[in-house]
Amino acid sequence: MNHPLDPSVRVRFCPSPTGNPHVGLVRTALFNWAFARHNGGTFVFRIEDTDSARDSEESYEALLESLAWLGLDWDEGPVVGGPHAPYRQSERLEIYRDVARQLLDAGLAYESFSTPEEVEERHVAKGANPKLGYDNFDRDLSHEQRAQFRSMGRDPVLRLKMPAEDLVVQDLIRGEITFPAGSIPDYVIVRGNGEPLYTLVNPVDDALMDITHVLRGEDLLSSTPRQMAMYQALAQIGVGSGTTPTFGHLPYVMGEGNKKLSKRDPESAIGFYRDHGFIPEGLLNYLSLLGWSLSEDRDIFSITEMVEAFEISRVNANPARFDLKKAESINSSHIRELDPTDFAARIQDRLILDGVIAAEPSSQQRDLVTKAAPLVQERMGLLSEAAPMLGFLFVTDAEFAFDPAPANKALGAAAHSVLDAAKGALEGLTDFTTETIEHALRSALIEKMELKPKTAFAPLRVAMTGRLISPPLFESMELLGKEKSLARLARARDYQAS
RNA sequence: GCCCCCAUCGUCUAGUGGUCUAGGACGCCGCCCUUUCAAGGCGGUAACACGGGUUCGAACCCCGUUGGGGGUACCA
Repeated sequence: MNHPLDPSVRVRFCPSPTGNPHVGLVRTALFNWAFARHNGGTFVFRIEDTDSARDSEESYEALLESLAWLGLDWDEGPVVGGPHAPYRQSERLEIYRDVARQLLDAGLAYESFSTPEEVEERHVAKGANPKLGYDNFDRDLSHEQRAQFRSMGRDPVLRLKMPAEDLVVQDLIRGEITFPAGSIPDYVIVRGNGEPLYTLVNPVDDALMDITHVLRGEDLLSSTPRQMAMYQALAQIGVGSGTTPTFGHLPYVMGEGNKKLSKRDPESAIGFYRDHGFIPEGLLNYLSLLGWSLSEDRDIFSITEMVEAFEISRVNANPARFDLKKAESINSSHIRELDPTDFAARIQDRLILDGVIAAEPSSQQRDLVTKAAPLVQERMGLLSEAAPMLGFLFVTDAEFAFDPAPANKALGAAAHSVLDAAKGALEGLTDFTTETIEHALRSALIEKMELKPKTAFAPLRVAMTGRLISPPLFESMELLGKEKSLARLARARDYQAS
């Protein structure tokens, strides 16, 4: 690290556990994490599960799993704990109740009994647009009026009094943003049933956890003035350090077309990319490119390089579209850069996952994976391509089958002479290696029969692998071994087009 | 309605008043290499939304328009 550090930096990632973790969310986590690591600060992970109706334990688990898979480690939060524990808001309800009480006692918040219908009626009565929003009506309710509402069995919500001045946000990414006084009505911080809302809980925890920088999605930009008002109120009652964090609003991650990547789209879920065959290195690299760039002419880099160079002020303000093609391309670059041993291990796990080899591979299978891995490392964009690419090595002769399309194309009657000549050339080989195989085949097919390489080798490729696309031919034959190679040659000779 | 954000190739972006006849990457299209597919090499395609200012000079600054997005919830 050769840039100035700021260990006082404390950022947080605070998702609500609803649904599957999606790419936008993970990108937000990544930028927070990178910002913390770049500055040598602290990355806090907090779970905002105050909406009991929508939150789920599965979603919470998925969140932990996703971050772990990507290697985004947190310094404080669930599992690891920390000085501000607990980090799940469902376990902090007492704190919020207490703060709400103080806000009310200090006159910074008030009880509000108006129903949405009543608010609308008042707007209509004044000849105003009924959709104008809350009108701060209950601010000035007298003791008697409140008592009367209560006697009617109505439970009030708690609203924060918005200040009369303009609220100015100094956004790290967008610059100065001014929200005119009076444009935001007093908003609800505690439900009628006593449950605290995000609008209370989020700033309270940020204050209590000494968060210095709030980096979050653009969708929360318009709630920022409300939060700033809350910070001012919290400062007045002595909750937290009294300073308002600095905000930075990250651009959206959009899906295809012009729509925001919806939680319902399968390709919005981070798990989709893992299943699809992305490696964390590749996905992380691609995600970091959504709103940020390392330099003018490089877009393949490691997470370490990203952390070193990450400047929040260089984050773009405009929304980015997720482009699967480019993501895959970047992923292939990272696959190619993997250490061969590491790559072989990942391929093995993937082959197990895809049912190509047993969960406890035999030493023979392991050996084959190790030898085959280098043949495919630079021709794979996704780990999931391992099964179709290498499957031919692991099937028994009985299981082996030709793909009809390439087989019909390459194993017809015209191929018989090639297959026969190959058989003749290989049968006598005592030393069955890539070199001897290539030599024997070239001299028999290319030189003696004067075939074009393409014509000569396509049938053999299909014979060995069942496909037209495969690892290099001679290497594949060596891995298969003489016996199996000859057996497959014979099978190919007998192939009847279907 | 009101408030706020955004605007460079199809996509991600570089660009912070002259070095821009706008750079890189993905994609796409050629060609080369080649035992297939990749990888690699070479070349090509393609953008400053529009209109006004400011300035000797604007992709960059200001205003407006248009277009997109968000908020205006007892969701987050």
